[in-house]
Amino acid sequence: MSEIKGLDAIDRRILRIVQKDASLSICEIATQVGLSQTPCWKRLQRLEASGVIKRRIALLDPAKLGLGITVFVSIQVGDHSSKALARFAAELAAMEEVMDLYRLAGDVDYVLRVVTSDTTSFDAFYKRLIDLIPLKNVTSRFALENIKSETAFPIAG
Amino acid sequence: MSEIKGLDAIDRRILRIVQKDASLSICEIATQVGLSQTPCWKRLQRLEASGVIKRRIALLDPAKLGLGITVFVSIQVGDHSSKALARFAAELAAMEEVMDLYRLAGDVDYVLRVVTSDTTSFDAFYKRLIDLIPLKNVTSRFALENIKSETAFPIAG
DNA sequence: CTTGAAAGACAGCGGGG
DNA sequence: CCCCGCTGTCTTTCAAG
Repeated sequence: MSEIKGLDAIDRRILRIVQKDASLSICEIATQVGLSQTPCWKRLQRLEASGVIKRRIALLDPAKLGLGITVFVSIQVGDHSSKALARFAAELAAMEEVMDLYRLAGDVDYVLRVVTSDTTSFDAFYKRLIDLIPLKNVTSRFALENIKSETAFPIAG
Repeated sequence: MSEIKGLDAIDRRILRIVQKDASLSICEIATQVGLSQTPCWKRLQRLEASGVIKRRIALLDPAKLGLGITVFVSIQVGDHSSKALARFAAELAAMEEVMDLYRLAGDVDYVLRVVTSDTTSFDAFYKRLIDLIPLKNVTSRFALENIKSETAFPIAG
């Protein structure tokens, strides 16, 4: 069972390549996986149509955009009525400073990765955050170093 | 001071577009920012040469790769001698399950975002993790829901 | 900055083995 | 699965305003 939902070994090799570098031409990818251009192109079409490949994007350098601050915010909400929480999550997700937002199991209800230009603008975000709904506990942990930041998933097989 | 290190308003509009969708042709981008193809292409070249655009990648769907488990792991290390920590961080970063790795200020020393196929393979990762060096505290929080996962940075101006 | 033109590369599609 | 070739689109460069 080394198959992942109908993806064979060649599909996985193609995926490993494009999730690292989507600027390669079909010809280059085809060479790397040992195919000619046409079947390689058809596989890419199928992978995009089936949604395995969601989209192609450019990765920017946050430092060169003046975005030097990354903060992980852990939130414990007070009351867990689902109606208020759905609104809370939607409003959080709408904030541009919020890069990632996960709902968690355990003591912490939500974790956010927040990126801003400086501590002043983080504070502005923080004030907007705590005004959304009453929160039991909010903990902000500032990142000192980004050791790894990977967009390419590990693909087995 | 709405300028970010020599990026004018048109540069920022180009960046906002390509970090959302890098499959657009130069022609389409040029139309959207109100330029003709030649100067738009030159700006893109400059943005790539200067490293503001780091690279172009394809975003895959983790669920369709059989990667259903996301866990945030918070680590407090016991001893803070810098030599051991550098090795520890390097070995962590080398693990394919570790998508993100940050060193933090405050009570938690490191936070990891770990993606695996199931709890069994997470446990295998966990055992490798705690065997690296003696750790004062390790807390794993499982994600129940990924509400937002953004690769595009907020670009002011 | 613009337009326009031209060369080359490449995608996207067919036919044929 | 492979190769060949066609057609149109896109990139890339150039000249000129």
